[in-house]
Amino acid sequence: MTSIRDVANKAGVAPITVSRVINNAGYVSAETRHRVEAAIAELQYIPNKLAQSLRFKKTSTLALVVSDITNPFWTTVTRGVEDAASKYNYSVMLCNTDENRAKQNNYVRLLLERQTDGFLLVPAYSSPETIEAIQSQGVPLVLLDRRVPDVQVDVVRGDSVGGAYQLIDYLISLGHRRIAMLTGPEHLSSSTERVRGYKQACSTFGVEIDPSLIIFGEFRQDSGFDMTQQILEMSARPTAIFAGNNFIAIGVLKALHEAGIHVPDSISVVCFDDLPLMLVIDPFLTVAVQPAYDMGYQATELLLAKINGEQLSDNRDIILPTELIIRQSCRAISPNSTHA
Amino acid sequence: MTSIRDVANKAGVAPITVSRVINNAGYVSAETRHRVEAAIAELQYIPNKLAQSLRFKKTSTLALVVSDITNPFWTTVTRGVEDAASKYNYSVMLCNTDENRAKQNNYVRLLLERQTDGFLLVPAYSSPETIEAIQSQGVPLVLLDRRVPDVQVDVVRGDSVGGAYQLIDYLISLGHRRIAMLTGPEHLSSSTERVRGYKQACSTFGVEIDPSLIIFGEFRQDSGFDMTQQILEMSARPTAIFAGNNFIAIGVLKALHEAGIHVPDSISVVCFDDLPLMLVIDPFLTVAVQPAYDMGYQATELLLAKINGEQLSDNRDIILPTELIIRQSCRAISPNSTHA
DNA sequence: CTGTTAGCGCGTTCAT
DNA sequence: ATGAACGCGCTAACAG
Repeated sequence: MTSIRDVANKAGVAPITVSRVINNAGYVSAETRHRVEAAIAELQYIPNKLAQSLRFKKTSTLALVVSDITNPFWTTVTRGVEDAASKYNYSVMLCNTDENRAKQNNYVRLLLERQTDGFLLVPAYSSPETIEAIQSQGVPLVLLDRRVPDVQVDVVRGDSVGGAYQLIDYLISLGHRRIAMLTGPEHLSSSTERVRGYKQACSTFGVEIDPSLIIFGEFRQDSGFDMTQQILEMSARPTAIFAGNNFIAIGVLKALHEAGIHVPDSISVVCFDDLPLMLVIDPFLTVAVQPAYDMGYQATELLLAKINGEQLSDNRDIILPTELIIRQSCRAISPNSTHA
Repeated sequence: MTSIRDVANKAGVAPITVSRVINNAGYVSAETRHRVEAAIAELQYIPNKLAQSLRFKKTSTLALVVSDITNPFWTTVTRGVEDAASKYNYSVMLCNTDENRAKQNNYVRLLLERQTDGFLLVPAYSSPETIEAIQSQGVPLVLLDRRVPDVQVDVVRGDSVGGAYQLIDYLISLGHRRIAMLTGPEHLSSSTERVRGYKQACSTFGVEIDPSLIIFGEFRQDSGFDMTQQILEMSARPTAIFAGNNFIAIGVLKALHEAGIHVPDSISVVCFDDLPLMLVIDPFLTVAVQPAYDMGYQATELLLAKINGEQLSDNRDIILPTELIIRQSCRAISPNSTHA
């Protein structure tokens, strides 16, 4: 381990001078700067960030704790976070919880021990535990995508209610009346709010709500697959399916395909979140897209503002609008038709 | 920031005693231990790992630098790494390079500054630069999946030559003679070795090698899609396609589907790496599976052995066998048939 | 069983 | 323009 002292010796200066060169701080004559830089190069010296951080009481590191790193939605959010962070010379530690409570708590503990300057968290469950743990250490925190009840905390999220409403509005306008809603866990706000948007749209347009058409599962492909199979067993089949997120949608499409049910001819499908076209063979889905990149970017800017001492209220709820993109996965039907 | 000193004051002991409690080291009477633990709980004290690491000259952190975190192959490898690491009380920093040289170098620099104890690296390119940077700092390193020429470095990887051979052997046994090979970049050993296995099998069984059937691209879905379109434009179409990895295979299937070419009736497809069935609608692919989890696990155990001072040779090449899994994506053809 | 001293690598403060 | 002393939070080595 070569330290700042080794460089100093080689360059014939004091350690502090090396420090000044490294950090571009204070006065250093051009000549000594050259000598120091030569010594650094020769020794292949790399500053010890542990020591620096200890001294600065600052790691310049943000934590991004997401629920499913394999989902393109989150990788896009991640890019937004990284871009915003690097703009301010912060780096990002990416952690994946798989929606698992224990994993989440482990990571948070670890990140706290490492003096992470701020947290971006996609809460895997809706209790204040983790959030309070972070807040009680005085570490700034911004939640992503999901609200958690009973805590004062900033959130940046997509408009789940509005996006769901848009999609259902669209389906109803095409004549659909029996629309299945297959979504994530009931304990996550992103799930329940999409259901809320679904119900609001139904109410607004006078469509009766059949509770058996609303199924909570997981935001995963296999869950979408299973829920679709449930739906297909119903005596009065829906004419359309609303997938609560992109991965559920993939499962839906697969189950429909296996059952030989054509989209959109035999059933219409819409989905929350976009889904890279490459991931699925056919058809191109009609979706409500959240601004994933912006979500990451804005949340990070808010977090950094808090880190830099701006006194903000700690209970902001920033809701990003969704965009309805109509593609080819839906078909108009006559109000009385059925595919049962 | 509450420090060890605050806890010590509250408990009426010296800081070192708190340290002993935290680390379960040395002798502490049950009674003082209780007092200290009470103080820790009351103050919600979390030890500063930066300071600990500085003192220990050890961070208990491994870096895992992968090329594409969205690929299930790498998430599986990651699980293997995490399991092995946590068994020895190490934590893992996961970084994603997107096969990008600059990103890789940035991460490595960052991780070096943070005194990472060891590196697991999937090299995004085949020059010694990054590797030597790590080695020159005396930090143990194990490469994953790919070899890099002109350096002495340990590698744990799947048997690309053997796996490719198995797949081509199988296709040839079904009567195929014109087999397209769509794979990753020419500068990665995992690509070129799969081509080598392809050629070996062809030679062994007396199948003529048509260079125009071998296409190098990227290990991505869009690349698989594009390469397939190239193939389909050929005057003498192949009867089978060998996808160099799972993501390329998805692109292949999508392109074939769009072109209305049925698998396996009109063309056979095999692929290196498995691919979760949920990701693709149809058909179930015949594949050569690498033991992804084991790859991560074994590489980590090797890395930890090196970290713990076992003098190992630094040029181990651990090759894990692949397994041929025959599913429904191939069809036997008569040797003279063609689909052109 | 517990405490004191010293130092990990670095940068702020204050001299020079 | 450069350096010495000190301390960030923690623990190894040694006392007691």
